[in-house]
Amino acid sequence: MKAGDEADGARGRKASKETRRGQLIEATIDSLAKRGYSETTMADIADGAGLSRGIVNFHFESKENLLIATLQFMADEYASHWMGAYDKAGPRAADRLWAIVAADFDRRLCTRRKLAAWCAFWGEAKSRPTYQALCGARDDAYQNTVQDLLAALKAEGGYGYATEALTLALCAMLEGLWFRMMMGDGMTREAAHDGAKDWLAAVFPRHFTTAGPKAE
Amino acid sequence: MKAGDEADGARGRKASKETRRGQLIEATIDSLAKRGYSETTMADIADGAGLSRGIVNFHFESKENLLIATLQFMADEYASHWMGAYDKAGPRAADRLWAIVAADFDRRLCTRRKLAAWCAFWGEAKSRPTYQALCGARDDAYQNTVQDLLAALKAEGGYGYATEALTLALCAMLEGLWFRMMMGDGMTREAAHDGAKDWLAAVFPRHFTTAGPKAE
DNA sequence: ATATTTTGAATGACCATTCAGCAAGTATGT
DNA sequence: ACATACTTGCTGAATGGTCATTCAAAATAT
Repeated sequence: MKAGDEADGARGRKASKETRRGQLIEATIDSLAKRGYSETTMADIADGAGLSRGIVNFHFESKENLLIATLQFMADEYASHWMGAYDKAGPRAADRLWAIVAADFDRRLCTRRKLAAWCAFWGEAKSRPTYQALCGARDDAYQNTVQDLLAALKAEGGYGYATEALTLALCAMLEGLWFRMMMGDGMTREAAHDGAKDWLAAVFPRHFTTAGPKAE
Repeated sequence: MKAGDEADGARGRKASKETRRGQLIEATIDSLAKRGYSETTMADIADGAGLSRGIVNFHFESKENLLIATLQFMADEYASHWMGAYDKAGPRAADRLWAIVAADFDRRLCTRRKLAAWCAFWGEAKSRPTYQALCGARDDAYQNTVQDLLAALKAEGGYGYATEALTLALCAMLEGLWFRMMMGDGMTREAAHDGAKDWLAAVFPRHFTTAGPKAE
């Protein structure tokens, strides 16, 4: 599907400002995925959206603004996705932990193009404070939630682990699995998720099997 | 220390071809760390090396060649570093595993500038097969070695874990810890190494404490 | 003298940004 | 209905700046 195709009435002049911004952000993700950060041009983005060359500056003022808006969009999407999974899961800590780990490997998030776009931003983050802040905020809330859930499991299950060390181990492993999916060396979404599930089942045998949380 | 300063007789015209190439590679790492991939220019590299604008094309033909040579240099350095640690450790699997994990967090490898340079290359790797191959080769050999060592520990210690799942968990966590050091959000080299040591002690209590391998 | 290494100005390609003008809608008046 | 003025969204050629690359000349080494 091309970024220029839209479900609502986006054709012609009718598109609202927000619709256009959305189109351009999607085209930006496409371009980042296809060409990488350093080769992504305004022309490529505009062509991808099926619009003219000046359009980005009209809606976003500058290329930099568009890129920041794109990263912001992906960060928001990521956060609302796992938070939604957390809320939908039952009240039990085990269910919640299972749900947010599953959210990390959801089909909608781990597409080739989104992973590649994240990769492009991460590569630049080290030398761009704005990107770094947006990428970093991504993980802080997630990690705090994981830590609370692991503490709850420990209290319930009588495990001997130190909660902080466990949190670090789990979160670092999840990030490492993402990293491998991004690099693409044979690590599929399913294999990564299986790796995470194996870990949970091994560390919390009283709460999980590799198939899921145990019923009570 | 600026890249232009060299221990051997690199001043003036005396420098050998290999010395010049080394200087330029170091200056490239500096520039990648300071400005990121997309803002690294030939002029910045040449200035950093204290040489003139045309010098890179004389020694490397093109910017792309210089970048590939730089990545190759870092990959070689990484590989020879952990392989050296492996060889220097005793014959016991526990000592060897401890040594190559320690090598991953060695002071010489985990400098701010090298981490930032790796970060820059990783960001572009997804859309550049040449970079991807060099980055991927980095980890394959390491992972195979880890897998063999974990299998040996399992045979010695009677642990119940599946070797492949453990290998994935450990290697993904190590990569995740690197990732966090790169992002710089408060993850120091020491803290990352401690995280890895805690993991080893928790998973293989009969072989390790957090201080190191147990004596026999 | 010849070969090798280095310089730095010139070249040309690429690209973000600008802006004058066009097109499509909307409001007001007749 | 129709005309007129005004607003908003959009276009694409022109502009100016940045950058990798080239190369003739200069400096140095053999």
